[in-house]
Order: sequence, then structure tokens, then C-alpha cells
Amino acid sequence: MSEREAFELTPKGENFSRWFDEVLFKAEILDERYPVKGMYVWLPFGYELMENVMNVMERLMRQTGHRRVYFPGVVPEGVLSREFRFIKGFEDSIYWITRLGKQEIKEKLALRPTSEAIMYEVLNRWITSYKDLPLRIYQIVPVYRYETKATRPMLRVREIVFFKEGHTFHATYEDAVKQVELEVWIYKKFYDELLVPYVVVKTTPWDTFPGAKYNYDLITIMPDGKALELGSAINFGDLFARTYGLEYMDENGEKRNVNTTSFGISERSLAALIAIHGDDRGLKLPPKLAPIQIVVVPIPSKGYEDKVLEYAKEVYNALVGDYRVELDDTDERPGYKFFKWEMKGVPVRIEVGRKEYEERTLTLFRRDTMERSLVPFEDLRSRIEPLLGEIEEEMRRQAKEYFEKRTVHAKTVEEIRENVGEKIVSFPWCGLEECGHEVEEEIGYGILGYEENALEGKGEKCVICGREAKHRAWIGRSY
RNA sequence: GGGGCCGUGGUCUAGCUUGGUAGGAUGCCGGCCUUGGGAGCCGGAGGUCCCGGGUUCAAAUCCCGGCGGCCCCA
Repeated sequence: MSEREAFELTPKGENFSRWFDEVLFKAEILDERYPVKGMYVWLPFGYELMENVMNVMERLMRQTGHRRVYFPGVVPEGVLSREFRFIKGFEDSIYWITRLGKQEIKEKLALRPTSEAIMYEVLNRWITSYKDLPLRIYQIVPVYRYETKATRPMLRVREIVFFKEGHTFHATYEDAVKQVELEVWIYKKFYDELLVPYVVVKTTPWDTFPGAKYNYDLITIMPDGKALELGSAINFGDLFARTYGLEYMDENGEKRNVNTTSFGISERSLAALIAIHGDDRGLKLPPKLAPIQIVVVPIPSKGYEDKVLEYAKEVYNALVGDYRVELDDTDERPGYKFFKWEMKGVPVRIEVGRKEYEERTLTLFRRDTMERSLVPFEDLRSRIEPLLGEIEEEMRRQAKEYFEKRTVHAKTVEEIRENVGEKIVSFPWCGLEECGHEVEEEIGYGILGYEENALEGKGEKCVICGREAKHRAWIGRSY
């Protein structure tokens, strides 16, 4: 990639991986040239975008009674390894601190791979009575996981920078069940706002997070046909609490175990947004999340340089304060600026040249459809709001179409085989473990999860045993 | 986990087979001319050739080891 091709991308349909790496760099989301594998520099534009994404989630979290906290980023080995089932899923991927300055350390410290152990260690002092429950907290911190597989920017990293993890504590199992339903609701609202399509599935018992009763995953599909896990809502029941001595006293003075859940998102959510909506010209950002919603580009011509620039400033001033707007008065040529702002996914561009100055009009360009329209200056403010809404609706429509094109419902194993790989395939499943395993063996991929009772009463038959199917299970390649 | 490709001014690269003056493009700085979809011309600055060791009169080039990056497959 040379600077000459600063605004050129490998076509997305030709090589998605390459397209994705290039767009992250050229749209100035990440600088991938940091000399530690799997760790990347977040550039200002990318950071602002990610902040906007996180703000959507934080708003939802606060609305539903979660409060932000901070727990330390290192944890002693003894605390971390107390729960064997827990560490089992992570033991190969932990970063250990084994020295302090020149001295060998007495007890190794781990960089947090997630924060359950760190929090639970302290929370048994916070929670003593039923009156302390429920407790809902979250934090946004980096977590470290030594990925042994090939790393990928934003998708498979060794430092997850924007890990937003919610942890909740409840008196009863039923309360925890309700909480997980709330978490799924939060996820849905969140990804609806990101314009990222998804399916919510329960994971199979044999693929459930170690130490969990069950968990729900949100799954989307990347342009290369692979499933990407977008988030997980986990019900631990009292399994974790028992290990860490999390107990409370109920109304009758009896000791009981706390029930806990956790859920989280990361920059993968942004990766999905970028991957699904971007095109061969770069990013396409939802108006609500774009760091710059509107860019004003003056197009000077001989003798009109000052007048055009003045007019462009007038346009800028009419919008600033209500919108995230930028006036690009840099000394570049218009064509260069067009490519640049399209790469960055700015939803609306306002072009202002001699013609617009003389007519007192504006040319509006929308990134999603690449269409231009001419409007009188007086109509600008009344036109811009509906336009941003239209762009969002169009992007939502495109996302739906995208998802439908990459999924299919199969009725037989043969049908699954014909489609899997290219698509993510759903199929009727009776719910029996042996039937699930048999599908996985026949197809060669794992079941991603199932939509619980989605097919109840629909008369569909399990693809293996032919009995009445209860669930719609999903299978396919995944990240 | 298996296989493959690669590392040279800020960026992308030529040179490596056959050891001998590091070349180009782009970007950057100054100037001129321009501006409706990546302009052009003139001048200028910018280099531990990823790191360590070895072979050699001589290493970007050959050998060994390490580090880092990318791609494909599972």
C-alpha cells in the first residue's frame, strides 16, 4: 500500500481480510504498526468512533441500573486460580508478571483476562445481606489474552482495549435468569442502534462457558461468511459464588449463596459495524455514531476563493452546535477531499462552490447511496435532520438484506452441507445432545447455538432423528 | 494447530539469484500555477537496509538464530 493509493482499497468482495486491514488503517481507525503482535494503536478518529459506540452501551447500562466501577488490572495467581473450571478456559492465554524490577516475585501476578475473580475476591465483603442485592456493576478496561492463533486487528487481539464487562449479583436463581433476559435486551438495543444484524442463541451444553449454567450469545455474520460472536450473557447460578464464598443472609437469618451473571462487549462490535457496512470506498457510518456527521467542502474557483470560503463558513455555522460538523478548508483539491471523507464514512457531505454561492444553494451528498441533491440554503436545517434519518433507515435496510443473503434455513443434513461455509445455516433440532453431536460430526463445524423453542409447534422434524423439532439451531464457520 | 509469503528514508517498494557507489515512486518542507472526483512544474530535507552472530578483503545481498508482520487452510 503506497500513499498514492491512500484512498484505494482491495475490493471487499475479492479479499475481505485485506479490505478490512486496509480500511482500518486508511480510515485512520488503527495504526497497526506497533511492534507487539496483536496490539494496535488507536488513532483519534477511531477512538472517537469507539467512544460513540461505547456511549450507546453505557447509556443502556445506566438506564437499567448498572453502575460503573474500576477494579485493578492485575490479580494474584492464588485468587485467579481458585476456580479451576474458570481458569481452565484461560490457562494457556494468561500474561504473567513474574518479576518486580530486579526481584523475582513471590506470587505471580496475572494481567486480567477478565475480571470475575478480581471482583469476587472483594465482593464477599460488600455483600452480606439480602438488602445488598441485587448489585449491578460494570467497568470498561483493557483485558489481556495471549491469543495463540493468528491475530487479526480488532477481531482477534491480545489486548482487548474496550472491554466493557457487566457483572451482577442476585439473591435467587430466578433473579439471575431475569437479569440475563435483561442483558439480552440490552444487547439487542445496542446492536439495533449500531445497525448490526444478529441472531440470539443459547449455547449448547457442551459449548457453554466453563463454570456457567448457560449462556446466550449474539452472533452476526461477517462478509466472508464466518460467524462472529458479538457478546455473551452468562448465568453462573451460584457456581462461582460458592468458590469465592459469596454469601448473604436472607430475611430469615439463613445464609445463602449469591447468584451471579456477567456479560460484555468489546471493539468487536465496531469491527462488525465496519465490516458489514463498509464498501470499496471505505467506511459507511451510521449518522448517530459517526465522529463527523457532516463535512463541508468548499470548492474555490478563480476570483471566488474568499466568497466561497465565507459561504462555506456560513453553512458550517448554521449546523455547528447541533451536529458534529467539520469544515474542510485545508489546502487540498476537492477530489482529494471527496475520497478522504468517503473513506472515513462521513454520512453527509455539503459541497459549496461558485455555483452554490451565486444561487445561494447547497449540494448535499450522501455516503450511503452516493447521491447528490441541490437544496436552497434556507432549507438546509429542515432538510438535514430527515436526511440523516433516511440514511440510517437505508443502512438498516441494507443490513437486513445483507443478513438474509448470508443465512438459510435447512431442513435436512444434505441441505446444511450444501450451504455451510458460504452461509450460516439454521436447522430444526430436537434438542438431544446425541443429535447435536451427530450434526457437528456430519458437517465438520460446531453448533453456534440454538434459538430456544423457536420451532415449537411448527411441525418441523429434527434433521437427525426425525422427531418433532423444538429449537432452531445454527451452524457454520466462525471466527 | 498445519502450510506459505515478507521485513530497505514517514509510506510503498527496486536491488538479493551472481557479495563491491543503497535507486525509484509517493509523502514531507519552500515556491509557482491551480481547484466541480486522487493536478502539474521547480528546488530541498530525509537511511541503525528488523535485531544478533557467522562466512568474507568486502554483506541489504550468503549461512545460523531471534524478533516482528501478513496470507491461506483446520
